[in-house]
Amino acid sequence: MANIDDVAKMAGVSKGTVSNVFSKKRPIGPKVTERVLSVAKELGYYPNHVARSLAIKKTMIIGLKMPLFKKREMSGLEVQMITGVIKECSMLGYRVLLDTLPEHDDVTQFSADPVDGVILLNPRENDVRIERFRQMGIPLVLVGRPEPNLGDISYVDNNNTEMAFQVGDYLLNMGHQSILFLNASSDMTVSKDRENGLSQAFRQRGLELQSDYVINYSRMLHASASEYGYMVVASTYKSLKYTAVIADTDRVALGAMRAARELGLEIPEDLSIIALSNDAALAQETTPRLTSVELEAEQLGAEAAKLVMQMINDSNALSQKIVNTRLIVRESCRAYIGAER
Amino acid sequence: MANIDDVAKMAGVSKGTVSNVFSKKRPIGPKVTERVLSVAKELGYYPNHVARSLAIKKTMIIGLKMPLFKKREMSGLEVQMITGVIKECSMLGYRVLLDTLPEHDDVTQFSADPVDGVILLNPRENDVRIERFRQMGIPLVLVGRPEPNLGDISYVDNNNTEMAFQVGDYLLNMGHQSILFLNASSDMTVSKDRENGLSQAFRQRGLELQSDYVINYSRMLHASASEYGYMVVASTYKSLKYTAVIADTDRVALGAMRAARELGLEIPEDLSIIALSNDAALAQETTPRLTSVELEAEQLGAEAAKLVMQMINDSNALSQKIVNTRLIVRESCRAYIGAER
DNA sequence: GTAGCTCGTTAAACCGGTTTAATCATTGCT
DNA sequence: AGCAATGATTAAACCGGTTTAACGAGCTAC
Repeated sequence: MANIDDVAKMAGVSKGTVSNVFSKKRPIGPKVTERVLSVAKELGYYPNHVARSLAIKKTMIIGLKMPLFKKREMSGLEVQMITGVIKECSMLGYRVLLDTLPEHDDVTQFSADPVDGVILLNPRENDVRIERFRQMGIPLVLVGRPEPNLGDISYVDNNNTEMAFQVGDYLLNMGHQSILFLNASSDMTVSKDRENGLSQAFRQRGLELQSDYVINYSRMLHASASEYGYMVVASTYKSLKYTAVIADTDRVALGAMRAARELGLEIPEDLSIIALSNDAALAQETTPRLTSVELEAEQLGAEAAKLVMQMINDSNALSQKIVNTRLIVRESCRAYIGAER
Repeated sequence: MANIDDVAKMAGVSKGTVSNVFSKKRPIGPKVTERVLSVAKELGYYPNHVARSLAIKKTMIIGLKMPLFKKREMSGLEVQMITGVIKECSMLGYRVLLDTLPEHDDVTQFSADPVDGVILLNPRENDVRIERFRQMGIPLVLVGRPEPNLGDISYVDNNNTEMAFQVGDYLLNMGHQSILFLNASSDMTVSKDRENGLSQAFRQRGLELQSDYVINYSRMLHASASEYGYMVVASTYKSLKYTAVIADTDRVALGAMRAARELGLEIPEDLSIIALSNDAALAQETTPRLTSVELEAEQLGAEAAKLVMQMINDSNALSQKIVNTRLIVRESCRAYIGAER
């Protein structure tokens, strides 16, 4: 492919002039501009993005680091989050580099990514990558609360604790006391926050959230989210006799509902179900329609993108953003009336 | 951040030596290697990816171009496809650059992307981008058949025509003659191929596929895939009186099922439904479980990725790959018995 | 007519790596 | 000891752009 020198030579001008015709940083006379452009077209010249990035020290690319396991699909939450990131970035001319490469322990194999900023999804506890990005001077925003919280890290998160408290409150208010919580995987900070919130709701009423009633999703045990919901409800209902189920996602809720149907339980008459949802379209289509909590995952992604782009322009910008969830009451929960039926 | 010259100077060696310590292209003595590495660590040096890309003329990045509209989410099909691309790329050390930027008409604003190859999702008719990538010498693979098919373009696609034929055959075999086809958007080549295939199945039996029974999804008319299914079935059932529905996706099928329930129809007794599906987990959870066609979208993405990486290494590799679909019979279709009930 | 401006253009340095060709230090062989 | 062969290291050119500082031409001002 033709490069800037070819164009300059053929148009009888210097490299710098060609550069300015394309970048418009300095004005170039109309005759010269026209000549350069026509030569460029003839030669099929397009500026080389990599060379330009090297010179201006900007790539206009945001890195999105997320785990992606061999046997697992992206969850609805992740998809919505990514969608938010992409939409927000593309509005300001940024592109998104998806990176799911496993961490390489061989430092010599590791090179600084060609990105202006990074969004890191679901950081682990004491995540070493955080320090690495700081060292490289690359703006970093986490999606999900860091653990431990060093205080000088930008992140966005849901109000998980409060949300779980409200959900618990909602169900306890309706007279449910025996509630199954199909929680997220235990290595995620969200799962701890949510368990805490629910636990508080119980304590506020002088009750105790019993640990048998809190199950954690495990990639080992459960093939998929819906299988998780199905298997746990199918295998525990007889012994635990709960009257309500809080499901981590709508997929989990779907599995739980199928198990309930097979047990001959009516929803919501015999069993209330609420999903910490992420897919409004799906919740609308079940019978009964699913009461759920809107996590605003797309907004979560959008806020993360906004934040990282802000940090790119103002290198000591730093902030945390909590995206509030919304309880959406549909038809799958009902007051617990007692031991009749 | 420290650069290679800083490291070279402090370690008392030349740039080239530092470069070789990191890239391992030429052997460097153990004492020197050790000294360079420790200096690099002290200085917090990581090789600059952009500079390296410029020098070696490779970025190890695959571009994934897809449309993403303001008000629309990614469909399950797209998500699975992307997942396939990512997994395949990351196995060979490539990263994926998601690009949803609108096409810029101002040529001076357009620059060659920092990618070694491109996967282009859902090309339009006579897509100008195809010629542009050829001009820039960037390997290109389409997902979805190009229109017109110039013959020298690599692409992957489902066997859409054949698949629709088989689905039609399956339903006609069971005695259905009046079949509603909730097809994809009319500007997609898949929708034409599928309509053709279904039409052939009818003709093979001396029947004609009537155009009233083929509906196309429209972003204007329908808020979401499930709304599409719901609205069309709710508004046409009384007049069209079909006994089977072919839904473009499982979401569409979900909406159609809800409409059927509200019309008092039993599935599959009164109405058979089959989804040209993309979400196996979802189809399992409905009652009745949804008979559907597995599109292998993840494999579609993986094949596209394989192909483009092959073209990067062998610039005149070129091929087309058809990924076969699989009809998965579950519970939502039943033979049409006649006008009883 | 010359000093002072602005405007357009250019040559050269720079961004941070890789690679080639040459140099230097060892070792092996006769 | 003499010479070839081998291996490690380096200086310099290169990848394809941007940017700085300098410069020449064309104006106005006095």
